[in-house]
Amino acid sequence: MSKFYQSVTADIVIFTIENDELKVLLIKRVKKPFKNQWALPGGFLLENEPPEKAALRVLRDKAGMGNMYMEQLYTFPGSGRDPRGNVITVTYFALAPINKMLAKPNKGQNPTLHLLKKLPELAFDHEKIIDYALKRLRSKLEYTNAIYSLLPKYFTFNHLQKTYELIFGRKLDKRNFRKKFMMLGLIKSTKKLHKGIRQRPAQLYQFTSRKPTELKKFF
Amino acid sequence: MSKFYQSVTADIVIFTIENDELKVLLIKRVKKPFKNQWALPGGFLLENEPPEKAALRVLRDKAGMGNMYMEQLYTFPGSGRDPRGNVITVTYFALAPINKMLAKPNKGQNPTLHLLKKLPELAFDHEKIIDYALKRLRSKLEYTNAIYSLLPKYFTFNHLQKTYELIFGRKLDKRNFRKKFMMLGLIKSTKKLHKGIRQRPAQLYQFTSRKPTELKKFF
DNA sequence: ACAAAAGTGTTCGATATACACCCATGT
DNA sequence: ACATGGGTGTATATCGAACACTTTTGT
Repeated sequence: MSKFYQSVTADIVIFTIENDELKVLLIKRVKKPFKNQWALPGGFLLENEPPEKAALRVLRDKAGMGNMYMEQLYTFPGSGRDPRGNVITVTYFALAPINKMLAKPNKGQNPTLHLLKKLPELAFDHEKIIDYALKRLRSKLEYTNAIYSLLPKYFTFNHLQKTYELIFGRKLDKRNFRKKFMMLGLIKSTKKLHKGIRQRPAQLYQFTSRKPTELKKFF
Repeated sequence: MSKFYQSVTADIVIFTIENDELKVLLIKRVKKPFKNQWALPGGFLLENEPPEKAALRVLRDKAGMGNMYMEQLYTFPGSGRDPRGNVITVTYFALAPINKMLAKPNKGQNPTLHLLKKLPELAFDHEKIIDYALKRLRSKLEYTNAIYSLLPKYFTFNHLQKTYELIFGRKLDKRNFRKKFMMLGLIKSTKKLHKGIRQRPAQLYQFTSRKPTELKKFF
């Protein structure tokens, strides 16, 4: 059998939470096709570059971000979806707390956070990819500790709960949430308090580990 | 940014159950690299061929099989894993009941079922891919009706239970299994009986639907 | 004093698990 | 008659869901 060559891109869905809203990072395309439309940050693989390396490069160069949680999502076929011809897209999804986002944004591409609920019209089939990523995000939170990657080092229980509520789109019971989460042993209390607000100060917590771990059960 | 081109393969992990054992289909490589070693069926993508089409083509041409349950697994990088250079591998996993396997096997490649527990030394990183596939298979059985794709049209409750036991590697309680499974409403009793054996004949069941469906819960 | 979020237990229903005997058939 | 898997119910433990009031701070 003869070999044929494909052009391959890596596209990344980067989620974060800002102002109690789940957001996605989009860039504005400066080239054809879909010039001036919003799209996921992405780019072609370089020679001999593994897809994951390419994704990390895009994260750095196009979105101006350093290390964060990232995993592969799915590989989409090119036929029919990209006017440039036969392009295969390996997609990734990444999570970061807002304070790690956009450290050194690439101004030319205008990377901007968009409300997940109110996305603009997107290039290629990027809307479908974002849907897929959200599904994966939810499922990951059910059986891993991935939530740590959306939170800063210190956080309150309320902050943690709000994060789940935003992603799953439903309210949770405060007492049950605490009970269940404490039993998992993922977080530990610090002696610090969240001061400087006009209510009773809350305990600050931190994760016992910030490495990806699978859990038996969850939500 | 300039475009570079990659060569891309599709490799498939095909599981089936034969003689109460979970097995994987392997072919014997006829070309370098890894000539004469066992490997997953796979091949390069043709020009403009989407990865999934290529996987289906491999299923047909290399393994001699028609339609069956198949889904994408993961896309592995090429660097360092394939002596042929920079190859990206999109992997799939497929399931079929033994009676659908090897209808028209490609004799040259010698496609053969191997005990999952006792695999020979494999080409490339195919052992890692099989491990990954087994993990996915187990997880799929926990929240989808995928099990239908490993069973023939008519089957006994015992056959169904054995199938789960084999894949998860542990015994299940007969009564609890029945109770739970019947509540799911995935199967319906037929009037037929499993005759021609020397014990009391068992009821034959069939799936109410043979389309992939997600369930709320499972095992 | 009051506004605002923090923190804390118990009850109830649903689900999962453990467990043993009789039945129908072929030989 | 007997060997073999087929078929059935109950009791207990565990887990998840519902639910309201007191506490601590800043203003």
